[in-house]
Amino acid sequence: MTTPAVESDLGWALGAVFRRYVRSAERVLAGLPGGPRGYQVLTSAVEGEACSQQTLAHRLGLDKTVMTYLIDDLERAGLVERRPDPADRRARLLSATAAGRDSLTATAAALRRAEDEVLAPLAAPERDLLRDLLRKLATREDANEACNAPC
Amino acid sequence: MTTPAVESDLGWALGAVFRRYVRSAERVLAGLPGGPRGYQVLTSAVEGEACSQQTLAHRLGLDKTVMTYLIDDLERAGLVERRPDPADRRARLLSATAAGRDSLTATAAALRRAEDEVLAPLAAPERDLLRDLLRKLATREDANEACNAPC
DNA sequence: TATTGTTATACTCTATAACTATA
DNA sequence: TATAGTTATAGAGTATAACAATA
Repeated sequence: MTTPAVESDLGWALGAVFRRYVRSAERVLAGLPGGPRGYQVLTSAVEGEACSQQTLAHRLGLDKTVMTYLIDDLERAGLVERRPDPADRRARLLSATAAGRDSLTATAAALRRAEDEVLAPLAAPERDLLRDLLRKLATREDANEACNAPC
Repeated sequence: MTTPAVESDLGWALGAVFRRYVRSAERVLAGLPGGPRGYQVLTSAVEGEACSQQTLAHRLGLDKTVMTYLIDDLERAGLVERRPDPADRRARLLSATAAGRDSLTATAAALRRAEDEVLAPLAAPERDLLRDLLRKLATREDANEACNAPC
């Protein structure tokens, strides 16, 4: 056996790729509050799909308190805003500022390059295939998850 | 747009799948010290591929101090043993006990079922394809990584 | 002097619990 | 009474630094 046995383990491979991705993304998103997570929140804010902080937190795999801190930072940086939801004034509607949209546009390209660097060992069709397979797994709607639903 | 935009993000999908995997694996490996990580260390120990704790730590994406604690727990549970490497007595050679091998055998099947549950939305050929693609990304040998090398 | 592994310590990150305001 | 969000606090997890043994 010329290859370590852990390397045939799905969990190991998943973890290794995930770590590599996070490292690349953090390098590219160093200037953005919250790094990769902040980027995902900002994306959701720009798309106006943040029904509530809790829904967004769940979708992103975060605790609601972590989401509070994250948005605090993004708001302090002038990238997003929250205002009470008129329909339910306990909840906050998250929206991106002009600066936030600009920041997203600017970083999106760089992040894409970082992704491609992580996917470098794969040919272009394989990259798309992997993206599709992962998305298919990630967006499965089972259990009690209302987190895939749009606003 | 009927689907949240974050869901077309590779990082989001990778994170979501990874979180789902870890949750499943932790449930199945609840009895094993260190959970999924302990499992990976145990696998390496059984295969006798743990040249040094540091090499193994790097391969598994852990700090060397974390590796110490992890092995402490596995050793206390009687699953692995460490003894000085005759070739370099600073290093420890990690090996599995009979109980460790039994434990790995017993949990491997359960873990495989947990994996398949995570991969459930995919057809069998797609699952294999995903495993291959991830492994291809994870085992790329670049930079200064001697961590893919066998012992 | 450099390196492996250990230990102690400090730090970061996350989750728990209590609170405010809405419903 | 229950829920969204916030805040403070405690806890888990991680990394840093100092050390002992060996190279």
